[in-house]
Amino acid sequence: MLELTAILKEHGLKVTPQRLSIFKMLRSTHIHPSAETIYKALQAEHPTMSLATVYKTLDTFVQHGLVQQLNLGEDSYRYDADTSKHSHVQCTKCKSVIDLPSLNQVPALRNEVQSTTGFILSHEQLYFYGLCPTCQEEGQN
Amino acid sequence: MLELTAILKEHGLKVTPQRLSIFKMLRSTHIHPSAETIYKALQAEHPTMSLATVYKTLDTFVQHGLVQQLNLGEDSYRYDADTSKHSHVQCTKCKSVIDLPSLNQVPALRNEVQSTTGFILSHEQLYFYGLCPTCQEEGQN
DNA sequence: CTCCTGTTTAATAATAATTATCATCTAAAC
DNA sequence: GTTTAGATGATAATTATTATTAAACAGGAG
Repeated sequence: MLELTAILKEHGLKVTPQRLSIFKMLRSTHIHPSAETIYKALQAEHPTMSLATVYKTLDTFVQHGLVQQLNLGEDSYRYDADTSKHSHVQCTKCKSVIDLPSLNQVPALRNEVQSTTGFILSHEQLYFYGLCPTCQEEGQN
Repeated sequence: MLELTAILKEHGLKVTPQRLSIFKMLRSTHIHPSAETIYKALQAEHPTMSLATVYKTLDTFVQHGLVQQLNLGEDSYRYDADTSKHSHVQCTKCKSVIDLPSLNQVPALRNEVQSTTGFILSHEQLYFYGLCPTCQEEGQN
């Protein structure tokens, strides 16, 4: 908890209970929640917190590189407190999203893209879609 | 032009002037326009066409696999009449999007993802971001 | 070619996600 | 403690997209 406070201060951000809650929640989950999901999850703890605060806080965190915003083609964004470079896979059935460990092929892929296009790449978003193991099993019933 | 008509009919779609215009426009450009951009581009040709028609038409085309929808993390979707599997690079400065030829590393990447996650992948979206050659030059001034 | 029927269009309203406004409040510097 | 810049909360506004519905039209039957 103190660690989270320190991180926010390092970035010159005021430490408020709302920010701590959102940050803590994001760091302790792997479900890649949307703003709405975060809002609902924290209602018990912060009954007066408004959804706009969640959006503004997330935006601040994204600006400061503390969380990343995922755009999986759904109707809303999802957020991830793991800011290391990694890709995501989403199940097309249950819509869950999981992190991918760093893929060996990615550096070669980046080189291929840079040399064929002349772009100087800054980053990439790699999204994979398919059926997760759980939904595969259920499909067999 | 007749070819476009034939393609729509093959898919059991009624051929209307609006649909032909949108289809033709998408097929003759590489700018990956948004619904809004298409709407504005066709205003001269179809002054009465509404934005809702553009959305509905695009949606129909996507359902029938005639165009694909890109989700680059902007505030709106972009559309591409090239439905072959390919990736995209976007310039972070001028926001232009270009198609990538099929990348050699992709099949290996898919295999890596499938074996590490147990997912059965159906498709993927690979977006790369960076500075295009033109904007690189301008940056030197 | 003309009529019929189901689809498409256009205008409009509705919805959903996100952002802006602004008065109030509070963290943290003094 | 006071002060103050920045954060919050209530609400309105905005933007992208979808739904509704009446009028228009494409395409096939006769």
